[in-house]
Amino acid sequence: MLRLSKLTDYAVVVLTRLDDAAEGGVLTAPVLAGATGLAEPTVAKVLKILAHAGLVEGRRGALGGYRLTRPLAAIPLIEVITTMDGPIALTACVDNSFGVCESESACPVRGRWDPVNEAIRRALTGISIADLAGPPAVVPHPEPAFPIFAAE
Amino acid sequence: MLRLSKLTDYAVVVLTRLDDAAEGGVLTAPVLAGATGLAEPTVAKVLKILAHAGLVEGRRGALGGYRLTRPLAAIPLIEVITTMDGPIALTACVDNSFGVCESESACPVRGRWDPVNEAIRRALTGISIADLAGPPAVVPHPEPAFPIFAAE
DNA sequence: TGCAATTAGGACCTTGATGGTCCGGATTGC
DNA sequence: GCAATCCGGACCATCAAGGTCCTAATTGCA
Repeated sequence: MLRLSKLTDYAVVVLTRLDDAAEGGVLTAPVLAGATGLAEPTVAKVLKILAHAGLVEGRRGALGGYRLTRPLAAIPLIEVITTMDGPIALTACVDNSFGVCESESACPVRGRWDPVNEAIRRALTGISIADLAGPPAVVPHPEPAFPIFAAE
Repeated sequence: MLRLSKLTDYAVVVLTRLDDAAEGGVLTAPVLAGATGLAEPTVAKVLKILAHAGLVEGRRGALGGYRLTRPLAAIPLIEVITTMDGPIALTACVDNSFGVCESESACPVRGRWDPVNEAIRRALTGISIADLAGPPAVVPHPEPAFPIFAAE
């Protein structure tokens, strides 16, 4: 379904909530869990991954917690996706990982997926988390959704 | 990993091979399996799905087989993806499927993924299967690949 | 100095979708 | 009538994602 993992979804939500913290303040995993409605262990897991990637900063001990290392506008969506989901690679036989595909010699699209991956990367690079959190404005039920692709 | 299913990959390979058939000719599933190096049942499965979507046409009986209903250049990649993988929807909480997300009221990105999905759809719409099968020529690392989505 | 709060880093299990195979039925040409 | 094919499912195994839990390590406070 060309879907990305739930963890990525959670990460975006958590990041936007983390933005609510006061200047220099931190938010704990339990607090974020309460604010997002997600289970605490899950939130903790997401935060750990994000911290490992340097997107958030954790501070241990009493009065500890997490905070953003950058403003949301400076975090491209693609960075969160690659952090949570791994690199963008639609198929297994890309990025020069040859030698694993048995049909290699007979495959007419060998290496041809790269432009596709690149197109998607490009599309995602221009979107920041701030864009997703965006103005909490309208968009409750946008008309006929998106008539882009009348998927049959 | 933002990956699409192997079936989709197979579908692209099969479609390109199907293009080898002579004018008006057909290719059987076993022949295609041999040509692609894939298992016959798997190829048959892919062909059935493609036929159901109208991308290929099956003819039963002796001397039967499959053939393309359109030239490869007229088949956008996104159509194959949606056929094999289902609609492009990065997260579960899109396309007006409200009511299923427990965190709905607390979710700050509600409905905000739509632009992302659209960006990807747009990037994929400009690529045809013929582009993937493409001139078996060079293109180890094509320049700016596809300027479809000048990501802002 | 001890205790409570909190992150850090894994291990572990469950579940669901994906990938793949197989079978019976329908259709067509010889 | 027979053989070759597609058609439409059902079926099972595998594997990664999701989610939970446990044990350190760190920090502030009484």
